[in-house]
Amino acid sequence: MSVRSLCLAILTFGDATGYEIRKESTEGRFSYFDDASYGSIYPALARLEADGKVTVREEQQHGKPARKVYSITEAGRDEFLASLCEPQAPDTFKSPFLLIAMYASDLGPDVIRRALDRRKQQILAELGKMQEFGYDDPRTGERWINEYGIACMKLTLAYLEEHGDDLINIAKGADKAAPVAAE
Amino acid sequence: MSVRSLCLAILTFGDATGYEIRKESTEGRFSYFDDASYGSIYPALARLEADGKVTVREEQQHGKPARKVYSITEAGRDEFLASLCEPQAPDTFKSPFLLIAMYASDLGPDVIRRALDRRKQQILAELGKMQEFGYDDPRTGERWINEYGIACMKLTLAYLEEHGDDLINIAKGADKAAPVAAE
DNA sequence: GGACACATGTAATCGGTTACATGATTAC
DNA sequence: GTAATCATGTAACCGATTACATGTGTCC
Repeated sequence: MSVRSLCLAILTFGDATGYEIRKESTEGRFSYFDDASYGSIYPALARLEADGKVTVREEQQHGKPARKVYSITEAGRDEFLASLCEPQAPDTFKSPFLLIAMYASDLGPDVIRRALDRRKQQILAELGKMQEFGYDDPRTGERWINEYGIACMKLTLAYLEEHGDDLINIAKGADKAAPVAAE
Repeated sequence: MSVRSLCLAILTFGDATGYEIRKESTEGRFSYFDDASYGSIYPALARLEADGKVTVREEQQHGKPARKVYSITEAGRDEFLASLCEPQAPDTFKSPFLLIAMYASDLGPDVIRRALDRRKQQILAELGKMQEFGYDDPRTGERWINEYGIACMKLTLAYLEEHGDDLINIAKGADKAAPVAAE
């Protein structure tokens, strides 16, 4: 998902400034899809305006620089919805944790224990964030994906809780120089 | 995970050519971590050799260009294992499917049904690939992550099977209530 | 006769991040 | 006083992809 699409996606939920879009993409609901930095958002917004996909209005403020509030246009909405209809890229899961786990026997139990704990805490943190969001608007797809996310997180957490020790044992076994402890 | 690390990771499992590394990263066990193209693998391998992290030997072949078979060195193994020990980046899940689901009420039931089916098929395909891999070497961390992956895929598939209709209903409901944007 | 697997590599390009530049306001 | 939040934007850089360039053997 490009920054361009990300901006359009966020703007379908209401007007926003570049600053707010970035926040939403790194901390808010859209952090499940992509992160983006100012260095990519501001140029993307400028191009979107030149293309007629968004409009801007400036709101003067005392002291602070003027806010540039962007609104999506009909053409912008069309572009975005159309992009959702064309063949979707496959979902991907990138897991530094799994990579570490793969080399458990080379890394030893301490590293593995730490990696496992970190992963669990990450899941807990994400779970907390998801459960905070409230949904009072009619776009209930938003609620559905939230519930989906929560369910998945809970299931993986349970799996980790149940099978984490097995992984630690793999790391331990190799630590003792006995290549394989029969299974 | 950079292409450099990816190359080292794959080479810890045995010697390989650039061609094979690419295949492993797009189709094999390592496809869960990262993809990489020739345009990034070959330069990475050249740098790795210049840095003394791998060695090369050329194997002449009849007709085909000579294979350049790379082997990881002790220094290479050290660099890789050390990189696994330093603070891990959080796991991320990028889901074009979830994005489509989020806008269910704007897209209508047909698009959603299609997206749902595609996602299920993707999971099925990945599941099949995972179940094919056999593990006879002592590095049992590999088996652990395989079982983890299979468990997660099965759980999410079950969730989609159970709650997919809810999402279609959301898309349907909106279809009746408010007309969809131009299509 | 055509598509595909094998096999290596470079050049142009692109999409993005990081660091830089600026500056007021508010909370600790 | 100092850190964080609000607020915009640019320039340098980087990592990677895409397309290009080349060529044989094999299967259908």
